[in-house]
Amino acid sequence: MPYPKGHKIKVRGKIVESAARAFRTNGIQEVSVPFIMKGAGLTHGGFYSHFDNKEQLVAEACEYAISDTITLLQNVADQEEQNPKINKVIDYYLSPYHRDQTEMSCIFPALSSEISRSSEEVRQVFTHELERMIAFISNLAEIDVSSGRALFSTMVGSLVLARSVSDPELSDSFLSAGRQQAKEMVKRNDM
Amino acid sequence: MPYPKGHKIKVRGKIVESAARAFRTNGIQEVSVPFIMKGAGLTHGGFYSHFDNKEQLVAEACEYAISDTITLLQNVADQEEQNPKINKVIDYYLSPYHRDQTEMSCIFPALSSEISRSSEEVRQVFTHELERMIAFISNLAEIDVSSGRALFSTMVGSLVLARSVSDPELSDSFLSAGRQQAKEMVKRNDM
DNA sequence: ATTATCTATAGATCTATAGATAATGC
DNA sequence: ATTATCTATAGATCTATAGATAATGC
Repeated sequence: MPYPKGHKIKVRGKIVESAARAFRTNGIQEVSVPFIMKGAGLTHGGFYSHFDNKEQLVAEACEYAISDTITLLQNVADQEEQNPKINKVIDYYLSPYHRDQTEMSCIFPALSSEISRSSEEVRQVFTHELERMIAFISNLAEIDVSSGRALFSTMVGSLVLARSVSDPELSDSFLSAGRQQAKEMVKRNDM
Repeated sequence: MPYPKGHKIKVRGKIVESAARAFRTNGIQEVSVPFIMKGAGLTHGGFYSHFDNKEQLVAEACEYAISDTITLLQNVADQEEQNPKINKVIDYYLSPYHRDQTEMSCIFPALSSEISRSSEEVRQVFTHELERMIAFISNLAEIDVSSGRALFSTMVGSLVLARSVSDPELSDSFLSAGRQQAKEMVKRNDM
């Protein structure tokens, strides 16, 4: 057996990570296979021995990115002693840091409009992961799932708009308006 | 003077309209100049006698699309006799019709993530138009501008997520959760 | 006669493939 | 000896340009 055992699987993981980073910063369509492979320290020719096509990588990279974000948000929540821990998550999610740190940020504000135009396969992965995210948020906020959907919508919408404006002060005000509103929603809908 | 007076300006307007439609449905990057020109009943070669480059068209098409949406929402609001008229706008904005009618829908849920990666010029146009939209919404809801930002964020986020999921029922539930939440925000923040 | 639009094309870049090359376990 | 990766390239498509053509007011 040439190459160490599990070598190819490890490399495949690196490609997925590279893609997850690149997509969030630059969008799916904007990022080429050669660019992703370069980010994983490879050349583009080898890509197709790992994946059937770019679409397949998109699905895997989205899945990876969302799981990663949920883990991150869980860690943020765990830093808080008193309930509701969701407030800490809201503060992080709608912070200037998370807004500007696109490479490792949540995928929904970065890619959702592109996902809505993607293949059925990609959208199904996305749907499943979004439901996991909503369950996580609702549980942490101790609110019902429907309120959790509204809460996460507010978080996503605020971040999306904060990122789209060129005026830094206006951008900040979208973040703070979102934080305030999100916390109020939690307080009101507390079960 | 060959061609009727104002002919070129009229054609230019058709190109902008065609672009505004195409971008909202398929995204900016995904739509080519030849495709836009075809939508305006022309061939692609003539494009560059109307615009310096694609970027310039993007800026104009976004401006046009947002103005168009504000006018539409104003008409929706005017159909309602009793205050707050904003509720009618919320119901329209977060309706299955608006979700599925991408061609003539609001640009923010459709393009905001792409805009955040656009040139400074495009983002400035976008910023200015977003402020107009927020002013319109806040005024109609009779709430302060900060609450208006949170309200519009909720509307945009709900529509974005409703469009991204493949399950129709789940999609509807994002719309209805958003509608309920948005209306509650208006009630609470009423000045 | 004048000018908007069309045809043709340059140069860049993208996805995907084929066959050559390089790297390691036996 | 085997297999992952690299080099080279095909075919498609994109933005942008140059020069030919077609359409209308004078």
